[in-house]
Amino acid sequence: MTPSEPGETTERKRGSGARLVYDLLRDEILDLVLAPGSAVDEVELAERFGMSRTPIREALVRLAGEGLVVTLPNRSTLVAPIDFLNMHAFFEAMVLMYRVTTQLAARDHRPEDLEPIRAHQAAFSTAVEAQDALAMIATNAAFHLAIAEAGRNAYFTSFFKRLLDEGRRILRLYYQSYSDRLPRRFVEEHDEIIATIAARDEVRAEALAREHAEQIVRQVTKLLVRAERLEIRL
Amino acid sequence: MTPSEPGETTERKRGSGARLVYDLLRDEILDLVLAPGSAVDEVELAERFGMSRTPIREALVRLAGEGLVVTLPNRSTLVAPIDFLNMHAFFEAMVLMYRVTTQLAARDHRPEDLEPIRAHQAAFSTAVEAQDALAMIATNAAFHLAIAEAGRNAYFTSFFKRLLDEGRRILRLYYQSYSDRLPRRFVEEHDEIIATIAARDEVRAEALAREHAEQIVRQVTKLLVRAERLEIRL
DNA sequence: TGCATAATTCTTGTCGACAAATTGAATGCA
DNA sequence: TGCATTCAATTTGTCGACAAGAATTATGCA
Repeated sequence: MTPSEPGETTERKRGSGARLVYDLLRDEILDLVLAPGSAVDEVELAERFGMSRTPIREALVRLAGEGLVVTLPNRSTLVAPIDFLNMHAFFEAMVLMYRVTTQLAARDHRPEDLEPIRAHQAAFSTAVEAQDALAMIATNAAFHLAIAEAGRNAYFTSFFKRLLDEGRRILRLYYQSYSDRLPRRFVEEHDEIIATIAARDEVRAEALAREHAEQIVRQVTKLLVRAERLEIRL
Repeated sequence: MTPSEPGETTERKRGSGARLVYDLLRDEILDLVLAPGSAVDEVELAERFGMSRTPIREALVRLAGEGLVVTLPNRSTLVAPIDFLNMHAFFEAMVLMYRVTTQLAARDHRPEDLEPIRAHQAAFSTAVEAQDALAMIATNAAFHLAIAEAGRNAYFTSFFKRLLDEGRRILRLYYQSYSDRLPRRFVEEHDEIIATIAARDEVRAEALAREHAEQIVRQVTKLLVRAERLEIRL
């Protein structure tokens, strides 16, 4: 049993404090355990983790750098609100990065890169079979990130990772109210994408990725609109 | 006269400490005042700015988040080395963002967005006339960033900004050894780009941006290769 | 002299404390 | 009662100090 929070006097290694807090807070924010817009209390976190405020603050600064929290000077720091107004911009960036990373993977991957990609696809497939929405989100992101890494462009990969994170939050938002399941079609599309990457067919890989991404965006948009209508009705 | 460094007991506002250090350090890194790979001494900085190590550390954490410094746990923090091996990936990302941001600007800009773009282009033009290489780098970046902002996609804009920053460092590297001047052709190309954006000609805007970017990349690559040869010769 | 080990010096990560800024409550006045 | 001002209570930003780890120097042994 690894206690996620040290009960009393769990010794931790020097230098691991901020990292620990950062990882957990990041997950809690992306998993919507912490509500967007809610305040983050440094002292409370310090007590909760049994450490001083210093490493907590470091974690918060890093999170602020990634836009996951916003810091109001001399005031509180908040969990970054989800920006529904710029959703369109987000989707546009997302689709582009799907396309670019997949295309580059087809062009620049090495044979051994395919292995982790296939592993993540297998995990995604089982998540779909199990209708485990949260696992789907995670494994889907891991799958596409593995493709991005096969493309061997660190700039694209890190940008894409950031977008996938933000997307994770949006998708959670949706899966909290609905228990829909991503269609199995995505599994097939993933398989096709893998095949074209392996065949080094850049053009087709890009086209597939684009369709795939746009498919997802359409799906999510539809659900968001539905959710909006629901909110109004209440 | 605004003293860049407080001589003795300059009172600064509460909460401005980290920001101050961050801004200056960032500039010094990007302007190559601080050599890539060199160590950053917290205590020295603390003395230099007349503050404690705490705000210094916050600035360093933020810089690390942007990849401008690398932190070796329990050891020193270094100014991030310039990665010549991944230069190709950098250029590829750069060209893509030139294309994307320009295209989106053509599609989504508002008339008032053109004003700042034209202003930066004027500044770039005078920098070229004056053969002021450093000013060229700065105004050129500002020009393209203004275009990105007209495209109204915060994700692309922030990513592009980061790339332009990194590019600033690479270009400085080059302009230190050579006193070449960017050709006037860039000024003309900028004008053309502005015209196509104003005309909302997405396709042509994208094509122009691509050519422009590839032109610059070719130029820089050529110079880097030359520099490399020189280094070997020495 | 060469190498492994021990001691020392430096740097970093963490802590507790304090003071400035802000928030919210309490008070005074119209 | 409504509004402005004052006061108390949080909360944040900064500081100085201390201890753990790493780098460096000194020491011991073959």
